[in-house]
Amino acid sequence: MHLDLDYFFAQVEENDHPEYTGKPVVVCVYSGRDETSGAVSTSNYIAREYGVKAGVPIKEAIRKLAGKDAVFLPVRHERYGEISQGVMQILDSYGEKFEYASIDEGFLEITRAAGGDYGKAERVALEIKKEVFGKFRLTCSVGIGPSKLIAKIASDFKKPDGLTVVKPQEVQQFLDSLPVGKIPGVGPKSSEFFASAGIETISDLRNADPGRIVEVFGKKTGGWLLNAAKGIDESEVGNSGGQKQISRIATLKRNTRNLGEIMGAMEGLILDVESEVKERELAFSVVGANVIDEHMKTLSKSRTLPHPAQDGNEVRKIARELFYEIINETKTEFRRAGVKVEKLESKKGQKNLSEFS
DNA sequence: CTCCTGGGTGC
DNA sequence: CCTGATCCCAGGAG
Repeated sequence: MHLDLDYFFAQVEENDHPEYTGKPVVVCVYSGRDETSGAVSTSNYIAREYGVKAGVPIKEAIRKLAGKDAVFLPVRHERYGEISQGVMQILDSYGEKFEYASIDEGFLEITRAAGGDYGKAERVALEIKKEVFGKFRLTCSVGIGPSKLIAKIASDFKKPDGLTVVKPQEVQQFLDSLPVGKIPGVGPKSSEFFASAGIETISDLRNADPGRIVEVFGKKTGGWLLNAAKGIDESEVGNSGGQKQISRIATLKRNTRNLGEIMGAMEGLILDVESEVKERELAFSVVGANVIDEHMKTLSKSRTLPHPAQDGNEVRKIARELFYEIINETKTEFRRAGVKVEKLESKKGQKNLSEFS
């Protein structure tokens, strides 16, 4: 089973501010460059009717919703995190294995709990939806299938407040009519290739030349896509061994390629990363720096340390070197800059906070 | 094989 | 006009 909270951030805001009901609600990430720079994180369905959805620049959203009495709000991650935890606890309690997939998504293994009966699984899903709505006044969309792949695609099939069950015998028929873009991992770039190759539906992909697909996407991804098109997915529900990186990025007050100015902007981010590392008793052995230039092109550099470290000074020193090198190898000015630590390992004890239990 | 960079994704 | 965080993969260099 896959559960997806509907327009999550915006739905939470609607609940916290009942006076917003009936209005377009737009939850935004403000970059701080000017009053309205930034992008839309999530919006409710009313806002979506005007083309205001995740990723749209705030300035564009303002234009599209002019005169529509829309509400623009900054993201409140702590609040959403709290509620997410409560919802995921409910989901977890109904099956034998749970996987936290993201702040608004989770997988549940219910094969045993449902005795292999899809009708039973469906009733469990209705129960879960009821409890989530009862406790948090949130609707969600649920998919049930013989694999994570099918459950995930199914949860997206009917939204909001949907419930879609795909039994093993129905898998192929269910997939065949769907656009290839519905396969997780197929985004704009892959879709572009598929369109040029005349592959529109998952059925088209299933009947495509496997050699050509592997040639274009590589052995791993290509193989996964071909299997997905046939409804084959053997991945198990469960968390894949903890977080692998911690990163922070910021939009600079103005475009620059001045090292001091960039490092000044990085200070808060570095302290933030350091406190997270220490709080969770982790250590890192790779430090990375990245910039996004005035043309939105990304550049990154990273360095492996001789020994794992915990200290912010280490991040600061390496990041400074990396930014120095980046500046020397480029000519453009930078709009955004960030730092990252990778190759995380648990330092104390053995209780690495691998998300939920 | 490891290290590093860039690209793609999806939320 | 363009957020912020994470993961995965390919491919080149050594």
